[in-house]
Amino acid sequence: MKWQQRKSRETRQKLLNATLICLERDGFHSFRLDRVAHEADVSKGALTHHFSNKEELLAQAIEKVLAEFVDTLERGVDDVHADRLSLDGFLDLMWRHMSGQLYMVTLEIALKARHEPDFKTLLTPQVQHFHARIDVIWQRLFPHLPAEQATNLMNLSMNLLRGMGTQSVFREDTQYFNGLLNSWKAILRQQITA
Amino acid sequence: MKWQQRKSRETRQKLLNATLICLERDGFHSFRLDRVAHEADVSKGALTHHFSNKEELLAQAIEKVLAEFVDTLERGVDDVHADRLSLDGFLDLMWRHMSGQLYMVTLEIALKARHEPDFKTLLTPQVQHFHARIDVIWQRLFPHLPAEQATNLMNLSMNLLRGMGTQSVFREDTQYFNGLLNSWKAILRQQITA
DNA sequence: AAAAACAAACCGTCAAGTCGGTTTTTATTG
DNA sequence: CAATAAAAACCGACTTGACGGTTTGTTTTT
Repeated sequence: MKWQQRKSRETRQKLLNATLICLERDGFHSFRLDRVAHEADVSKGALTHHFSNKEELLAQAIEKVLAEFVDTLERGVDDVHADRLSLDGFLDLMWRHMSGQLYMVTLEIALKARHEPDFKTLLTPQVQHFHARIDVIWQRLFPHLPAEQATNLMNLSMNLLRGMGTQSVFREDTQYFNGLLNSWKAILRQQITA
Repeated sequence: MKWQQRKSRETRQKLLNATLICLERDGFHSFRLDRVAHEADVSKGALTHHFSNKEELLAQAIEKVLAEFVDTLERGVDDVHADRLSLDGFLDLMWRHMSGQLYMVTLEIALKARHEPDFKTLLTPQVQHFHARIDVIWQRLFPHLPAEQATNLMNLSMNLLRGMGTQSVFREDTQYFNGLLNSWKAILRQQITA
């Protein structure tokens, strides 16, 4: 009861990674189970053995990517506290993730959820938990501010970054986005000192 | 050469409206031509007669919805100039549209475009034109500010609203979004007086 | 021996686009 | 001003290919 356990976990992780790669590369509309299997270098039979359907695969993949993002931010705020990272650096860290695989994958999933109540019901607690953890992270980031204000700044920041992620589909222009991010950093500084 | 012209335009408009309805209701993944035809109350044959494929239909539908949004904003800024509308009211107007059909439809289309280079090439000029017009609108909104700053505030605002639109998939909470919008209005006021 | 991991053939469904039609309008011409 | 040719609007059956899930079979581990 050891070898099998390890092998199973290994295969499942390979499949979840492949799922994220395919989802970002192909989009949900063109997301194909056989391509996931191929990308993970396992057979389609193996995939169906470990995940009984598409939804299960997607839900677990999204859980993984959200958890990894929050972990990264948690380390980031630790670094800020330890003076290894500035506030600007923290925002850069967020943007680096929000302009990459994470956001596009969650966007694909969000749109799917919007039209499939069951899937949405499955994901909503996950998303809420995700946001709750980020909320805590921002309160740790601004310990001197009232929790309410920290939350508010977090929500503004997250939504700005979300919007930027969306716009980046049609406008690939690093300079432009860095400019926007810098403007926002300046505004944030004003807000926390005011 | 009169009756046919009118009938043709009529049917095409019905189909474009039906396309937007279906796209918002079903999402691109579940977007079906026969449902569009049914929604528009024409036959599938009529649809294929007027639009040779899905992409053509979608591209023209998106053109329509973007143009209507810009027209609304243009009227909005006229109203601001005529003191019939406050700056807050203008932002409310934007949010009303960005939280409705407009944004969800463009989001569906953006994700499709992301994975289909031809379709993206087809849409990019449209999107750029859209943004250029909004740019002008914001420069008219803040005639006393340097154009560059107006543009910058516009881009921040648009992206914040985009992000809020995205979040609204998982968080239906009018109060919360109104709160965010109010925070942003306050920040905007600071920025334009500073 | 039985259960897990994996493999792959197979099937049913489903929708986009094609195609051969019909009907109505418009253009042409004696 | 017919008569008629051509073109446009429209209809719906059919083809075709794709893909998710099922099922049956094989190998390896427990």
